[in-house]
Amino acid sequence: MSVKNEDLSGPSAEHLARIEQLERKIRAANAQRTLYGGVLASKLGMHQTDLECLFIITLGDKVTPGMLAQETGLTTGAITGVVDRIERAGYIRRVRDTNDRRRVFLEPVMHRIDEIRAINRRTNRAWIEELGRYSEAELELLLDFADRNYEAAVNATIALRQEAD
Amino acid sequence: MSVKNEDLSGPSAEHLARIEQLERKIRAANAQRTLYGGVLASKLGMHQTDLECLFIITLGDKVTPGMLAQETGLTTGAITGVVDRIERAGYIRRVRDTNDRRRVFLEPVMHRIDEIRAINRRTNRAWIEELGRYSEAELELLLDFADRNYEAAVNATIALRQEAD
DNA sequence: TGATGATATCTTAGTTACTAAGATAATCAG
DNA sequence: CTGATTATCTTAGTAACTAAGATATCATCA
Repeated sequence: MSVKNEDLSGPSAEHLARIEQLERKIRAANAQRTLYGGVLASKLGMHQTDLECLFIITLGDKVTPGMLAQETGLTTGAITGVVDRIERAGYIRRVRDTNDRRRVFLEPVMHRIDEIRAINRRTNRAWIEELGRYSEAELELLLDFADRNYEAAVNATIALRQEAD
Repeated sequence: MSVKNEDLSGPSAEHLARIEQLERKIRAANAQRTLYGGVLASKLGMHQTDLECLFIITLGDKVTPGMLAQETGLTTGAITGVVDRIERAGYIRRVRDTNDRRRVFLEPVMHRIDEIRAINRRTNRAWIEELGRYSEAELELLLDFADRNYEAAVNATIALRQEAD
């Protein structure tokens, strides 16, 4: 854990300003990546949502439509449409679970997904190279930060849902 | 600039694996923040897109619908709807430019926007505290990284748009 | 000055992704 | 076997979005 405090009087105004600046930059980068996702999706004959779901499918193992619905916050009805489109585009296949025949596994078609990865590598060549220049220690800090950010987002969403309207 | 290389033989396989892990984590955190935005927006009687546009409006100075369309990639027709909803919810006001009466400035209503900020502070209390524990040097690294990530996303989007389909 | 073209926003018509509710079919509990 | 639960899909309706064009204002230059 590489987080430390410098004194006990709490963060200075300058420090706080920097934190806010960091949050803004992260949001801006997010927005740009989202925009990129939209352009890429339309090139592939899909939608932004579809591409995000495909990403979840490739990350996990034996992902089902129900799991997708939970992770994305979409209804199961919407997910049916999403899965239809991704399947029609040829990036996944629906495979019925033989143990529980109600369930469907969304099986990624890897050689098609590699096509997408190839596009990303082409368009992000410079960025990938930049990433390679970070030291192990720096990468560790960044990874730890991203991890905490993820957890914080999960907790914030839960907290928000629990707030009375 | 705190980026450095450790040897000249290029990144090791381990290093590359860590970089991929970092990218996945960032994407996951993004997705969660997006989910949070959706929940928040619906609480405020708006949509995710509206909230994102409101964010852009509060960041910039004298933002116009045209600028919003450009930054978000939405059509001007869609932006009219977005601005209608944000205005109806009371977070901005349309103010005609007196110099160029074709144009409209989207003026944030700060005391209403502070309400949103208060919600974010409540639901992200722990995260804000965690951020406060980072040292200046660490924050600088994170900020620089976010900056580069943003630029990379912009460039990747341009590159992707230029690729022949 | 007055006509032409460009610019900023809004309007309209039509498409489609999404939600909500319910149907279908398989599994589980007693 | 029966009723309750679970997973996915279907259907009907809503509304955000795109594309094209309308409206109004500004800039240019004969």
